Amino acid sequence: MSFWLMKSEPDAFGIDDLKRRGTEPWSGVRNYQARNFMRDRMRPGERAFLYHSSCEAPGIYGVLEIAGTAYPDPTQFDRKSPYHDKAATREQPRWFLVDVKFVRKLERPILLSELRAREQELHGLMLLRKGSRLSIQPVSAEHWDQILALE
DNA sequence: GCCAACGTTGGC
DNA sequence: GCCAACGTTGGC
Repeated sequence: MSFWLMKSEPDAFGIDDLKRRGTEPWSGVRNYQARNFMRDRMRPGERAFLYHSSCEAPGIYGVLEIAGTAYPDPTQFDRKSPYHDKAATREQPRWFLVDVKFVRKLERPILLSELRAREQELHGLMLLRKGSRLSIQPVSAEHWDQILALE
């Protein structure tokens, strides 16, 4: 059982959008490491933090659940999509996604600044590593519990 | 295979 | 808007 952190920009797709939609394909990931996590490691039923980046108060805003195993991201085949990839074919898709399901919105966001302030306990958390920009990150079970306890 | 140039991410 | 860090591309 693994835990995860998934980033989005709230202007594009935030926790309230997910709440409204219920389940949503996590499309548009174009980073191999993040893809590999979704394709090779994520299992249905696992949980992830929804982290909001590039906004006024970056932090964790909600919890979601991995709703299924990975499948090819359809936007890679769509010429009109900003995520179109002309090197991808249906026979050999390059990009994968999972569906994610809304679990809950946190009572209050757990801000990046708070996580930073607890760098000692959260030692090794990928989010706090300098220069770490990965949009999908594993979170250890221990860190998961520690972070939720801050709510 | 190296590496410079370029593009993107994301906090501040 | 700035800039550090990282990933990708493409010439050689």
